[in-house]
Amino acid sequence: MLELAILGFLRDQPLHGYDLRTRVAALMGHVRPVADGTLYPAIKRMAAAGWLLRNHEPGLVAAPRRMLYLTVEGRQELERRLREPGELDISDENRWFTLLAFLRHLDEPKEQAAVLRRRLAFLEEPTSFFYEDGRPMAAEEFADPFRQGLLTIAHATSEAELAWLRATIDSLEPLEPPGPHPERP
Amino acid sequence: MLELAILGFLRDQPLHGYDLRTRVAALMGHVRPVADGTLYPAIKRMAAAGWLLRNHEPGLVAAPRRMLYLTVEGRQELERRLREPGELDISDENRWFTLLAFLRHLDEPKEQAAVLRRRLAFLEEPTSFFYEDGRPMAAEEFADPFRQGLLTIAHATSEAELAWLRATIDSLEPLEPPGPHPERP
DNA sequence: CCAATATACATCGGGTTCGAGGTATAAGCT
DNA sequence: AGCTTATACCTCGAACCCGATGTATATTGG
Repeated sequence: MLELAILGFLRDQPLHGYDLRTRVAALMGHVRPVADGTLYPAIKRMAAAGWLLRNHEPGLVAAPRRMLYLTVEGRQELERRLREPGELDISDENRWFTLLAFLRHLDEPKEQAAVLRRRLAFLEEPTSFFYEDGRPMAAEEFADPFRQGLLTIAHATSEAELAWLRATIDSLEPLEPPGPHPERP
Repeated sequence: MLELAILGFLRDQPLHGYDLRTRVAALMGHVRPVADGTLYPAIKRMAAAGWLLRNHEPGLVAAPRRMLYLTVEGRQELERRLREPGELDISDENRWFTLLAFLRHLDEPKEQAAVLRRRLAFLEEPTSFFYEDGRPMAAEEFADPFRQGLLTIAHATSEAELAWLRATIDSLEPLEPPGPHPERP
């Protein structure tokens, strides 16, 4: 998740670590702050992997900084991760939101739509949080208001996202144009 | 998060590891499946901490199992974690949902309301996911439909939760009785 | 009767993350 | 001149998590 965010932000423009830190913190830090001890080692191993280059530059404001540039390999890695996200990237909200933040860097609308459809499929499968003797429990079955709330909120949030997903997929994949040589009607 | 779920499920009834696994998977596994290699070490260290006891019993269906019982210390630990959750438990959705699933085990409605109010305060503080030159960007400012969606969804979900939070806090903490006799009609 | 499946538990290695601490530089305040 | 704050980077140990792998038992299906 962190690595994806780093690749994504650097795709737009070169940044130094500190700047990257503030951007990552804005994107995900509200929910899950990123520690220096996580960010800098990540930068280091990504540089070692050849995905980015580090350049010493004098600090504009204070201490000298190390500007980070995405390499061609880095851009390919970003695209690979966007095109073929793991199941966790689809199901975990934090990861999914990160992915969504950079999905525009896939240049094929069809590929973008394919990723959205995976999320759609995930949200459409019925699930329950609690089971009693193997039977899923509905919100109304709980005396507990907190578990009721849990299910209510989960339902409301997924409805909102489903609506957006369906609309966006449609706009990315307009119906097959009714051309003169239709492969399929 | 995992430890909280274990404490919470065992608060209701003794369970063996495998049963625990299915329950934890139902609660959080949809989003973030829990691996055996995570669960069993967690059980082990929680037993070492004195929060639970393990008992060998013959398997009802197949292999012998180790029944897990929450100790008094374990119950106190659960209550401590519910009463004084860390910031991450409040901000991270996965953790927060887990907490919510077991919040009924705090027996004081006031304490429950206090926890809900922390989440409320967190959701009420204005935040932005993206900044341009230090200025937060609104959804309309993006050409990018994915970032637009990101903000739209985040907004919708937090509205749903806010409504629930406010209603539930009110029901847990009825308005101060205006009379000289605080009994309340 | 054999294979597959579900139950049930466990360990190990590799990798990631966090928290705490440390080192500098420059600006602004007192 | 000294203090604080913001910028900017880095390391280390402890903890944690995941995936792979391994062991064993009972039921079900072919």
